[in-house]
Amino acid sequence: MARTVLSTAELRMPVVAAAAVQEFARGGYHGTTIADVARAAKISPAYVIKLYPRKEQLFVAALEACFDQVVEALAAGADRAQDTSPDGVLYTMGAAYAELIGDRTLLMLQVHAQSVADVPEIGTALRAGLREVVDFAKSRSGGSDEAVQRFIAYGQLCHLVVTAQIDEVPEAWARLLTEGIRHPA
Amino acid sequence: MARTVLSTAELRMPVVAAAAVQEFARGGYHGTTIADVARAAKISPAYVIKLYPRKEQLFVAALEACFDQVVEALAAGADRAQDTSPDGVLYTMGAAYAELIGDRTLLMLQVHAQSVADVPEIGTALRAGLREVVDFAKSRSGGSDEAVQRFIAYGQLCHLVVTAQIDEVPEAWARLLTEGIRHPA
DNA sequence: ACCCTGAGTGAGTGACCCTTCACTCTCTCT
DNA sequence: AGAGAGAGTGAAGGGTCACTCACTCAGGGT
Repeated sequence: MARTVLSTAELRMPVVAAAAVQEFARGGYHGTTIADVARAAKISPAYVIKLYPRKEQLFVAALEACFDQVVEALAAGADRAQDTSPDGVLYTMGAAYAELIGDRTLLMLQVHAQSVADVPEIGTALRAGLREVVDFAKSRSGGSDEAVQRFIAYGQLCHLVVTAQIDEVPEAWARLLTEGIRHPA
Repeated sequence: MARTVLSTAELRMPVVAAAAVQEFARGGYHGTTIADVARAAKISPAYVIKLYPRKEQLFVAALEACFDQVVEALAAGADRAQDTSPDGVLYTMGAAYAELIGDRTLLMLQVHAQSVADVPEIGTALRAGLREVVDFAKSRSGGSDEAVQRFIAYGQLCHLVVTAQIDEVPEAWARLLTEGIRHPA
């Protein structure tokens, strides 16, 4: 007979993944311990390892949860677009993304993932996430390749601004970089 | 009497910094040990620490050496420009940058620096390096703020492509991202 | 009543890493 | 010749971390 209810392990894994998003976003892959994630998930380190036997698997689970939220936010943003031209949809998706990463968590996790993309499983997960984002942006907006590429490029600029905390620098070079990428609410 | 010759320590420090560039670029801040850098510089770990008493200082030295090379390459590129219009100069600087980061080293180090920019000294050094790059690109090209911002944004896209090794993916979404950012030789 | 499966943990292990410290050796200046 | 400064190192300490293992406990089927 097929199981009709999820085991508690299957229920607990996404909770642990959510905790991993928070912790890895804070400390990065090498700067975060399994004990950190376990504490955030309120279980023992040993049980985290039982759910995700290797640290990379834990990071990959966090990264997948991160990209799920990103695509979901882009979709919600696109649905809100008044101007349904490709550029209009892309602009609204950009605004939705800017709002999503207001707390830095999901953005930092992506940057940390870039930093350790040499770990095979993490590189694969990163490319899978990017593929989802790019494919969605392209198909949902109907924009040209160039427009979608520009969308991603300015998203990466946004990552730089946030990681280096350039938006708190009042000098000219910093304002040049941040100009226009803060979307109006 | 003023010293007329550099002490060997003063001569050795840039050598250690160069080794630190290589090693930190490979493993990132937390993934690289002082022993790794010491081995690459062919000295003992204890002496690395005598030259750079804290690990962050070693990383900062590497990052400064990295940005020095970047600005130097941009300058050399700009000098080679045939088309001396702002966009022409920026294009040639982009080509020079693309050539410089062909071996991934300097690019990876910048991404790792973004990842640990929360460490105060590293964040400060990262902003200082970016400031140099932006100020130089702006003043040397004479381009508009928007043109310089676009120059940096597509540079960041380039970082993403290289870190995630997207240029080795033959699918449509990947070609969309990489299209046109590989400058002709 | 009995067993068995799976959730969950405490305690440990082997490895590694940053940093310190006492030490040696080689110049240079007097 | 002697002293002193600075280059450079070996060894060790104190701490941390990923991962293992043997274990307890609760619930459900028979």
